[in-house]
Amino acid sequence: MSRPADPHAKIDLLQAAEAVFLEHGLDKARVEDITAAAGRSKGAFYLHFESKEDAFRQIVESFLARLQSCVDSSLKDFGGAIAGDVGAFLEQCRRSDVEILEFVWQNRGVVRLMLEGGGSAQFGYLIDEFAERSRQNTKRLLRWGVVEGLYRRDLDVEMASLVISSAYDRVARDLMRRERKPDLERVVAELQKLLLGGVAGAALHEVIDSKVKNKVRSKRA
Amino acid sequence: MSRPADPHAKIDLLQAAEAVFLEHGLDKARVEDITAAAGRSKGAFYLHFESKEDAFRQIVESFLARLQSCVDSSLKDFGGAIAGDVGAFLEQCRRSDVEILEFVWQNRGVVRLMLEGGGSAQFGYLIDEFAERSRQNTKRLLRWGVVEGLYRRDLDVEMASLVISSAYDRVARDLMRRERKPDLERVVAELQKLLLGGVAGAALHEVIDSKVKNKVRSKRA
Amino acid sequence: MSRPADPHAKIDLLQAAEAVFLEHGLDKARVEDITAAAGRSKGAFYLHFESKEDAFRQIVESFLARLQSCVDSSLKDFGGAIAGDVGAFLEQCRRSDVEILEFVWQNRGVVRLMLEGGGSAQFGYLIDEFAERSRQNTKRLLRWGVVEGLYRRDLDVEMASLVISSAYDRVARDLMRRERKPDLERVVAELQKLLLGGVAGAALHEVIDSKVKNKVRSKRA
Amino acid sequence: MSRPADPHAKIDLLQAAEAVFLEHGLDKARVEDITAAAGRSKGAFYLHFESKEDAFRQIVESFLARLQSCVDSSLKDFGGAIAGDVGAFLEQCRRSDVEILEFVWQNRGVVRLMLEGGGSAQFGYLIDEFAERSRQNTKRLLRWGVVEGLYRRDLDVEMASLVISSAYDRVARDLMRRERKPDLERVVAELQKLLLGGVAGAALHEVIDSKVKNKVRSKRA
DNA sequence: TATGAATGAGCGTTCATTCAT
DNA sequence: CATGAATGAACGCTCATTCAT
Repeated sequence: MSRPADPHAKIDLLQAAEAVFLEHGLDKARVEDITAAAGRSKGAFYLHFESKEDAFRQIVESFLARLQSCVDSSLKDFGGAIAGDVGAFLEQCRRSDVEILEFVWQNRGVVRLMLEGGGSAQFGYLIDEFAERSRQNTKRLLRWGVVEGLYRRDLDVEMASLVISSAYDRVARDLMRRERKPDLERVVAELQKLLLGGVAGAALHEVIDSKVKNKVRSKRA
Repeated sequence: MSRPADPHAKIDLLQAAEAVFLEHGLDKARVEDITAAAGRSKGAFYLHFESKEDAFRQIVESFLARLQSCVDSSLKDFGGAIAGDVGAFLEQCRRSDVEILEFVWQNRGVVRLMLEGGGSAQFGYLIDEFAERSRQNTKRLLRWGVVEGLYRRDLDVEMASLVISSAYDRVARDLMRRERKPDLERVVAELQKLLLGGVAGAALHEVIDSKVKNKVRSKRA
Repeated sequence: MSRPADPHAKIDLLQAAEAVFLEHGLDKARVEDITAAAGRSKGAFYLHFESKEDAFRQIVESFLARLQSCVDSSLKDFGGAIAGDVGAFLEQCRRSDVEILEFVWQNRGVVRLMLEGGGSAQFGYLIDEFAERSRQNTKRLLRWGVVEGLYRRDLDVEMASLVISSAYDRVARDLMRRERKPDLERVVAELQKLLLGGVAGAALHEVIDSKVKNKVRSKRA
Repeated sequence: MSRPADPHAKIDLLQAAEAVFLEHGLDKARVEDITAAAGRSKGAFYLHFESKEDAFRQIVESFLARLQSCVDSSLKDFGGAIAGDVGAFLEQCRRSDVEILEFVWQNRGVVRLMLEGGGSAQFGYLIDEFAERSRQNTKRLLRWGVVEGLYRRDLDVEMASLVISSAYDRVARDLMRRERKPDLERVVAELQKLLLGGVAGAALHEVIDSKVKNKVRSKRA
């Protein structure tokens, strides 16, 4: 565990590994490809990693840790906004989302690695962990919003968190393949508008509302 | 006059292959595992498939074809409903979604195989194809709904189709891991309600509406 | 050993086998290639041959037997010629050689198969057998010729038979690759002239002769 | 600073490969046999050779290169001899032939490998290349000899080169199977005498000569 | 008998990992 | 520590041969 003589070795190897894993997938990637791309020896690789899989895990875990702290810091900022008016809250939501998507954009390589399970079944669970993580965050905010009266009383938080997190999940998947960064602020704003207001037009709303009334009536009966 | 081809051979092999691919991923799955699981010889495998990858492709393509015909037949039924009232349309939407999710449930093994890219980078594109396919279907219905006045005039079809299809995508991903089939009708109904009406409560709607009014005003100015 | 129902099967298979062996060599040739080329079933192949190698052996042995009878019949004709004058003898030699080379030409496929050892080490000995066979024939004729005074008294029969048979061996090797049959009579006549008279011009003959005289002298001394 | 490449590895493998190829032929030889015989790992084999065929090619090509330089150096020595008397020329011819046959003897393993086409059809062309190479050398010397008046004016160089080179070809084939080296000088001397003087005795020469006269007469007529 | 589907031993090659220097 | 040569288990695929019909 002594610090290796060349502190850049591990960094070089991790970057090279990320690139090679992305290109070929975990299984098809050869350690030799990685070391060649890093300009390092094969021995150096095994000095820093237990195995090929270990290198993969380190790449992903390091990203997840950084993502977590990104999310944490973005959630911290809610403190003031929540107390204030609704508009400020929505704006803070957007700001937070943009921040996280920005982070995803910066790390789209790893994200892709992760969402594609490293191209290997054994890490497929990472997709779910990533998704579940964002869904839990969503749930927390939704519950708070319902309590505060911002969201519908009868909101199915489970379903709503699923819809919202899957929308962001999908946006993240889109990001990771793009060459150029899209206007994240606009994307987030549109998303928010849509998720808040749904797709229904006035006519549909009437139908939906009447249904709700019917339900209420039948319950009373 | 020769020994007749065992008609079960290919079926057995495909089923075994699906199971083994699911357990180990395409790369880590050994042809020998598949043939052993199918109770067939290695030679039999290569009698029916060009290669391991070919078996994988056949599994997925056969599923996609069956999925397509499932979708097609479910879309055909819209004919009458569309002309009728709104409630009937919504019901048909739900019926169609349930039908497709039912199909996904029946084939959750292959779906998982596909969504996890066969555990291999070279088939990762299948995830996207699967997602894009459902998104295009969604778009078509949305555009029709906007024209018919069912959905908001200002609906961002791109974004809405993304949100909706990603929600179903996610539901499909959930399905493929479950042991017991959830109540699909309920799931679809909740999803529909949510996607149609959004998450916003009354207070939020006021804010949103006022924003819209502001926008309208600024446009008029 | 009962006669197979279709008496053409074996013939078809042998012809196809010869062609396939020629194209790919014994090892690389697949039984399936042979049966496909023969328009027969794999079962039929094993009905007539013990194994792939057996088919090869049968092809070669049948050729060698036919070659032997060709040679025998051509040697028989010497009976009368030998008793007669020298010119007739030489002519009979040529006629016999042409006859055998003609046979080689007709069977150039098998010859090539044999001379190339079936493309497999295990039949390499066939090259030598073929060569040895012709050399023994040559030796017999040479010994007779020496006794009859046709050839030099001091002829090294071993070496002469080697030279002669290797020359014919080489001609046979050339034949088996040609598309069009060369004028065998001319070839044989040239060969005979050359083998009988050597390459030396007058000047060289003097040197050779003087050497011989020297040798004789030194022996006398 | 790494483990230095074992300089004997490739040599060991080449020698082992030669032996195993000789015993079983290219196709039937197993890489594992070669590496076992060399006392090396299978990996080591593929460290030095692209494939089994590549190893074969390297063995043969290296031999052909060395043979070529052997031939070249032996032809260079003709310079002085040619200018001198006939006897010296013939002696130089013999010396050169002995030298080359000596080289063939030293490398009889590879020669056999080559002449037997590696036991595989795909390298059968090597036999012809080897033969053609020596025939071209022979032709060159013959043409020079005719011009110099050493050989018969009417010599059919094509046929003579064929006879001579095939004789040496055959001697080489004999060499490659022998356990003990024969007296090459004697062999070459006998060969030379025979090829120069032919097999014909006095009586035959008369006939041959009379034929020539007849031909001349008929041409005149 | 004739067929060709089925079998499975066998082998070439790869590549993660080790280790002598 | 750093290197990259060496190792050898592992696995995809082939194809001669068998055998049920």
